[in-house]
Amino acid sequence: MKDYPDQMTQEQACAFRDDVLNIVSQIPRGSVTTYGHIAALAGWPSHSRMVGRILRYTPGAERLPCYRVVNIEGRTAPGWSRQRLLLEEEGVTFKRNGHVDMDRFLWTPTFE
DNA sequence: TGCTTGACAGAAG
DNA sequence: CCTTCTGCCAAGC
Repeated sequence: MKDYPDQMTQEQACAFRDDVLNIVSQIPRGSVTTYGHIAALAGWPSHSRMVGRILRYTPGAERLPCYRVVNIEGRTAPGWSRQRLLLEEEGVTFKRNGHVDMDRFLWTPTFE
């Protein structure tokens, strides 16, 4: 039973985008969070995919630490090898399988 | 209007 | 570990 609408209105999409960008800007240095957590906190639990879309296509997202967003398995974005380097510069370590060590570096976004 | 594409998630082989 | 599948949903064509 879903307690949220099935489809976004234009305004909701806008608010969602703003929330996503806002949350990303708050990820602490040296830690990461996931698309799913961000989507859930923004109020649209099933829109994790939209988070990635927003970070990739929204002009200005490059100024945010969007490299601190990985998927829930700790995998970095496909086709963006630099993301790993940026994270390692902050002290984030990777496991042998090439994924972020989520047990140590996952940060869960919360309301203020 | 219908089909395809992903910076996803999760499960399966 | 890797690939593939299903479910998901907005964007593109």
